Amino acid sequence: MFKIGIFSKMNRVTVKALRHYDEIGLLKPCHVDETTGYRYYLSDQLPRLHRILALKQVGFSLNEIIDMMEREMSAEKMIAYLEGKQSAIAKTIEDERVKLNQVEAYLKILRQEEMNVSYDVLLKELPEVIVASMRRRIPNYDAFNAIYPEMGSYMKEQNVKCAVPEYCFTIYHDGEYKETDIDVEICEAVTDFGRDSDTIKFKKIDNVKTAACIMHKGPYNRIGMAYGAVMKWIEGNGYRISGFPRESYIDGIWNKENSEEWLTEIQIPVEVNG
Amino acid sequence: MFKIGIFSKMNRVTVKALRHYDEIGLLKPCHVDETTGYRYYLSDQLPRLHRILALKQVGFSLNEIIDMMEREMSAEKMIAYLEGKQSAIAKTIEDERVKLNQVEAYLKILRQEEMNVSYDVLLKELPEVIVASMRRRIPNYDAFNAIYPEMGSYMKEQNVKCAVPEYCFTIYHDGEYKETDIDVEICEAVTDFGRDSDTIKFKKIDNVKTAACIMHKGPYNRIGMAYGAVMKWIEGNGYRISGFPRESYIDGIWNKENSEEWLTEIQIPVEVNG
DNA sequence: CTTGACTCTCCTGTTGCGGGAAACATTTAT
DNA sequence: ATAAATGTTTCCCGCAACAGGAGAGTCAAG
Repeated sequence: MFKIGIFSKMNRVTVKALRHYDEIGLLKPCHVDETTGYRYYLSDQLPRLHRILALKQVGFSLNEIIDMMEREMSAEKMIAYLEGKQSAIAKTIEDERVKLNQVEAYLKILRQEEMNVSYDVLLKELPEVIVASMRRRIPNYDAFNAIYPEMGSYMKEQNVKCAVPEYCFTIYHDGEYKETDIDVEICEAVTDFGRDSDTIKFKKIDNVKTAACIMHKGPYNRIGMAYGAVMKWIEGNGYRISGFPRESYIDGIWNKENSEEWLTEIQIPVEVNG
Repeated sequence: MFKIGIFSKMNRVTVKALRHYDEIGLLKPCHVDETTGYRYYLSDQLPRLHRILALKQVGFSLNEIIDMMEREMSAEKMIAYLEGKQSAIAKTIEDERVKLNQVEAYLKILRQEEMNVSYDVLLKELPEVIVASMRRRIPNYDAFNAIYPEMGSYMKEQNVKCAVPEYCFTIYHDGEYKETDIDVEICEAVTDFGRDSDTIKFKKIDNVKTAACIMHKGPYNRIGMAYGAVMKWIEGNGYRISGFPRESYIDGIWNKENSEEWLTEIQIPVEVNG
């Protein structure tokens, strides 16, 4: 019969851990003195402890280990458990590799670019939305100002409500960057479908599982740098563009006088390469 | 000014999280109503939130993020942080790969071997010890019984104390498996150096950073299977034997009559291959 | 008999929130 | 205007696997 201290040394496990295993019923001492509460162990219990530690080292949680041990599991059950773990581990490895790529992308930007503003790329999901949409071919970016009001007045007339939070964005349908004759679609998230007009249609836009998003602060003439940064990021992280980029307008001329305070989010649907 | 609910929807983050960030001082609402306690945010704060989420996605803890943001960090500091993260991630990837190998080794054993007893291989450190050692060339395994007593009597005579927990093991110095004319070293951990005799020497054995360990229950004639299992494990997990294997005797003829209850631990120093 | 070494049972802290309760605020529908 | 629904607050527990420490009791040796 060993007292807890010595037993703990016999397999390089802490006293605290042994007490914990006792508490959760994973490894009970073979005898507990009734008056003093001292725990006593036998060398018989070493194989069990050994197995516990081995399973823990492989990454199983204590609860899983309890489950595996209490119902003297069959080989098949054990195999199932292990296969589950196997894929779980594979997944965390993949996740970590993604993180590593992101860190590297950050570093690359910080190191080699003078870039006075630093950009943070965030992967997130874009939810499904119902939008009022107006697709046009416009001669240049300045023409935006002309067409937005049209949308607003139609929506007021149709009595459709904008979703909250407001989500107003444009989709660029040209495959490439253009400065003239641009094929854009202006969308405004709404709560319900309305009646279509010649120029304005209602439709549902599916959710996007992952989008690389970046925020641009300031007037639109500098937004190119933000695009450059996300693009580089996407490439460097092994992603591929899988949909049309959106520009979501958060702050702009309508609520901020100072153009330095305008806020735009670029959202680019992506998926892993290959 | 946005209330918390709507602000939370603006960047796909939960209300709970926002309150948490407020609490820990990571992202304070721009204004809190004094009577109601309601939190109010501005779109100004979106870039900060965006950055927080981006850094979190990369794997930084909230405390680290606080640290990074509150002292408007310089690029170098940021780079240092990122490089730290980089190596941390690399390490966890490596760790996970090790686990994956272990799981695969388990599976292999469970699937292709009929093996009625299943073996658990555990990686652990072997601490530094002072031992009384006796190295011999013995004709066969039965000769063990003859030489153990010699050790015991010498130690009693020298008045050296065994370490607690007792750690008595043999090291096999032959490069290969032999059944006759075996070069073995019997070691018993002691608390202090004693005086050497012709046959018995005291010495310090360095610690072993990682040893693949397996427990064998039962008489010694079946211990070969245990060796087989560890060896296969070592090979399959990309390790290499880096020292002489030890057999540590826990239970044996001296305290258990029934040989089925004998307990031996095989400890094989290993290091990663390559 | 007195140390000093062990051991016991609490209690708190770790990380990043999620779940839920009870109370109050605000908005919407009738 | 009132009632109902929804939103918001604070507070507290829970998670995983223990580590650290307090305060009190226990054990073996000199």
